[in-house]
Amino acid sequence: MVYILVSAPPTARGRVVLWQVDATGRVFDSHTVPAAEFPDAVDALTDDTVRWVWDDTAHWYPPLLERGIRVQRCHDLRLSHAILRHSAWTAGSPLAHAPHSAWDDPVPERAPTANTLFDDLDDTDGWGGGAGAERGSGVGGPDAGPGDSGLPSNAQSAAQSAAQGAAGRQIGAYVTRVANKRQPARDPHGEDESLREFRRQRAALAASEEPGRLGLLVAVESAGALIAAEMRFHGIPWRADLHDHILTEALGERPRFGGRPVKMEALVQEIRRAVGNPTFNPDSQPDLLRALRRAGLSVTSTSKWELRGVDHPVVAPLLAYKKMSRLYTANGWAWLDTWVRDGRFHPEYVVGGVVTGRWAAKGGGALQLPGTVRGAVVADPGWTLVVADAAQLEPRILSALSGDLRMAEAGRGQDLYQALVDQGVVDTRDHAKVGILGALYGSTTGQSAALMPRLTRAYPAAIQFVAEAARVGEKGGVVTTWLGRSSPRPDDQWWVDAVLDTDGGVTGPQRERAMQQARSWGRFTRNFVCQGSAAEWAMCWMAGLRTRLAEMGSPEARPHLVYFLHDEVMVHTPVGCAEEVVAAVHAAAADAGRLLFGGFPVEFPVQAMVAGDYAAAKG
DNA sequence: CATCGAGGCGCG
DNA sequence: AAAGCGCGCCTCGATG
Repeated sequence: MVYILVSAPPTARGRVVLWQVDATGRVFDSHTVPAAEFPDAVDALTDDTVRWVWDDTAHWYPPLLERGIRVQRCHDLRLSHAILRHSAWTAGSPLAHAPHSAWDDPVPERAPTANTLFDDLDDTDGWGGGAGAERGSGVGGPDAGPGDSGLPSNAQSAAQSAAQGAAGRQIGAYVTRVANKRQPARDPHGEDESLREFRRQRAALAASEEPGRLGLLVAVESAGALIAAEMRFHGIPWRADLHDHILTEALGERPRFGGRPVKMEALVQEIRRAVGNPTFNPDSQPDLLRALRRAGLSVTSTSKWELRGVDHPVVAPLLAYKKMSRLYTANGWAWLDTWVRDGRFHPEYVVGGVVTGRWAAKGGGALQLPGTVRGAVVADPGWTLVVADAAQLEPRILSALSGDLRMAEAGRGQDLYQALVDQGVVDTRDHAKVGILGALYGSTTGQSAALMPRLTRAYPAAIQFVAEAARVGEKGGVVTTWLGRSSPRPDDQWWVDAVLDTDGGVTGPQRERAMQQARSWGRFTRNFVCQGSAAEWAMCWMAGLRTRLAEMGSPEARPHLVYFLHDEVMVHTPVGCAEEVVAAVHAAAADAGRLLFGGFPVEFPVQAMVAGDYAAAKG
């Protein structure tokens, strides 16, 4: 494995420094290129032995993608820092004990190749500076808006262009030099902050209780960062004309001069008639609640789950209106105008954006696309979609985490919930689902709580495992996922209340609230382990899939990931590759299970569908 | 005028 | 039929 660390220290004056280092961060060589030549340098150097090390994938990778350059692996220093700094398995490391630094902050805003992060470093030598220094590469940066990048750009081989001009000759010489270097080299810039951070991280990993698992976590988190950048670059194929058609069908014509779409307006009139109030505004919750109560409904909120249980003529039109209103405001024409450009939706994925390790997204609500509009996600002509999701991922993960063989056995087939019925544990599939979800979330009331004794009897190891995670959380402790991501500690106020709970002198509502809060944190840690470990499986799955896809098709028409939703992936593929993609999806899932849990007999079946559009794939 | 929390609802 | 985990984003209405 060759590590090449990329940084743009202020001493390099807008140029980019490439360091060849070993796994401990020892420098063997370094080379400085003008920022504009950075993509050529990467293209010339990258191969299947190189792992690129950089502070933020979201900063360095998009300019490469714009040039049609793809890297195979990276080590994202900021994402890895967050994991290693808080993991219980690296708690003794200098990294964990260091004071707060810029590495603990969110990704900073930067111009495409300038580094303003560590500009307090000494500017002691002028090596690499001078007239040749250039700022900015002229390519779109990570903050380019949706639609700045269109169809997959495979316009030209960047390798070819690199092999031509002066930059190419320079890089070519560098490659030869790198290949021949066997002796550590001096660091001509003094200490580079990215380099130092890389060394701290590698040291923390090496000294960790579980270097294998934690190393895998850091690797797949970084692979996720590459995938997130690639998916944003390619975008989800989105047919604005079909979206418009869906909206018009559901809501009526788009209003031209303000006001509601006609079908919504008609419902408003119906709702007003049903409650005998000709003027109230159903979009205002206080207004609506008042109107409902005056009409004789004994509701305490306007939420749909409460309304659903009420027998009154206003309920049906009101629920219909709420659904339409949601579609109109969240994914209506305004959404379409804002987020879809040139047939693509380019959401920004936030890797590690959720405490558990799941991804978040910002801009356009990419992870909450309602079923209603999924019909607008349509493959290009000659292309199709492969949509795959992991069936009952979290319970299967739980069976492996806890080593519960009987639960793993229930997961041997396609449908774990049905298997619970077949094993005689519960009487219906629905009960199985409610019961399992209740165990994962820590339900204490209702139907799912009533199922707990049966589940405990059938799967003692699994249920004890989540119960223990909850107990740890209730005491304010830390739990850790399978690969080593640890839960955050409760904040100061939590501990203040926790004292009230254990202090024998405190009684009544105050104590009640304290206990309630402790249980709430327990439910969080209970779920953290399962949700977080499931996210790790999903990342292994997707990283493996990405590698397989890279071998398929041709550079001009290669299947590529376009969407990821916790336990579901979407690949946009030439029709001719679809079956190969389906096979890869299954193979990658099997690989992920083995990678995480070795020989433990847990299975992770995925359901993969080939379809021209997303709605059909889910239907 | 901008910002924030609450209520609500979409997704897993 | 049901209330327990994790999110982002919309509107309204209160507050600065």
